[in-house]
Amino acid sequence: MPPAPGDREARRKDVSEAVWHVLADRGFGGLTLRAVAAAMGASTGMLMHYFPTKRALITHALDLLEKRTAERPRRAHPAAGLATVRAMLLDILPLTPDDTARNRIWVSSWDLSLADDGLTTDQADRYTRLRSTLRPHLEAARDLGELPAAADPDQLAASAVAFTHGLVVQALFDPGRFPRDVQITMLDDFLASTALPRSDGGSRPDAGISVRSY
Amino acid sequence: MPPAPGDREARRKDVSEAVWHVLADRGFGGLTLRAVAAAMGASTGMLMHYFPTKRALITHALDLLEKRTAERPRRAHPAAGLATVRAMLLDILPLTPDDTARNRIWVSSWDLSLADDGLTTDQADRYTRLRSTLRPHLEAARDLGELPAAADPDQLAASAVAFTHGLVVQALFDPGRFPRDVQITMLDDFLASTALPRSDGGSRPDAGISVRSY
DNA sequence: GGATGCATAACAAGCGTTCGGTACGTAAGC
DNA sequence: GCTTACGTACCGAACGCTTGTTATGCATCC
Repeated sequence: MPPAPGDREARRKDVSEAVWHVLADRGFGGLTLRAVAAAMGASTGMLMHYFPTKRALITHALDLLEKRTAERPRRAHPAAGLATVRAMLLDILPLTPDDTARNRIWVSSWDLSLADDGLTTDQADRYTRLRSTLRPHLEAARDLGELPAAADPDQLAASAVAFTHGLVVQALFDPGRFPRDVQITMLDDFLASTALPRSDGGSRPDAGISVRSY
Repeated sequence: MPPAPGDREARRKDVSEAVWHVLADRGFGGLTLRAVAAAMGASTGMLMHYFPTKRALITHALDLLEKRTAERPRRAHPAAGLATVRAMLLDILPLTPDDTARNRIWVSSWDLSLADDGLTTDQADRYTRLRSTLRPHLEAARDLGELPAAADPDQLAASAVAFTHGLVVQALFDPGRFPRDVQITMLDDFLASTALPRSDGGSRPDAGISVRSY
């Protein structure tokens, strides 16, 4: 076999693929060196060649999770304000198989993260970053008059993330109860309820409809 | 040592206590027979005497989690409608150390639950039950005029659960960012935004204040 | 004395990790 | 232009440890 000292990164990518596969159907609790090695038809010795310890592999798995989350295909931001917020939250929901796998792995990682102080703060930082990404668009929405002038963008970001991730968890456990349209409708209703009533006539009962036009 | 053939149930309770302790600071990933035995100063043989297999112990742990959730001290329901919904959701949030431990264990169980089909449907059923508990009070709120007449209580229950559990997760990872008052304020704002504007004068910006009087 | 309650110790399986050995590619020596 | 030397990539087996589980034995009670 060729040592080919250039494709070291390519090999690590193969490992990533195997790790992802194992994670997707056994979770972090089922992430074992032998399982990963078997998933790529290799030996555990080869694994250790690229990741000297299991902890390194776990760290890599979490990095991979973050990277794949950051690099996933995303909706274009249609317009400033709430419409962008809506697009960003839709990008989080498990609407496709890929999104479902990613979310499933994400939730699965919480057991580990809660048990390790370092991983706990890592996860907390990720949440902080996610809220920070959302905040400017909430500020824009407020400045556009889509939200009450007194609205606190930071707290609103936390609320939006809470709602979305809570919906993710329920949808993961009961996909039949939360198909694509239900998730989208719920998100739209949530956004409509935090938005100001629109000036063009619609009062609260049809706010859920009007928000979809953002 | 006394065989004392009456306190078999008492002994199982001791085991429960040890299981709880292990779960609380190592999660389901750290739930091992020896860890539980050590936590109660006993042997693994004694454990097997009460729980013939590890799966039995895991099942017991999940039952225990559900039981302690059902039997936790709860707020009185102050008045019909949204006020009761608020009380029920406040009872979920990690506002006390006990609540935090329970929620932490709950989240930790998701890794296992997602990896096992049987446990997945168990968890889905639990969510269905939780929403069902919430629904009648949302219906009452709607009938009282606190919610739009067109509101769907079932979907609202799902939204409320989503928001609350999403907030739980963020609070578990970052207790400093989500102390007691912040959690309560966020919940109140959420409820206020789904509620109809109150007829006694308050418009949207202070809805967050008015809801607290429910 | 037989049944119950439990500790002790051993078990096989699986874990993360280590290690010797092999195949390959590159670079240097003459 | 062979040969030698060396570093990289990887396998396969083994290590020591922990896991869940089982077997043995000794108390204690009825």
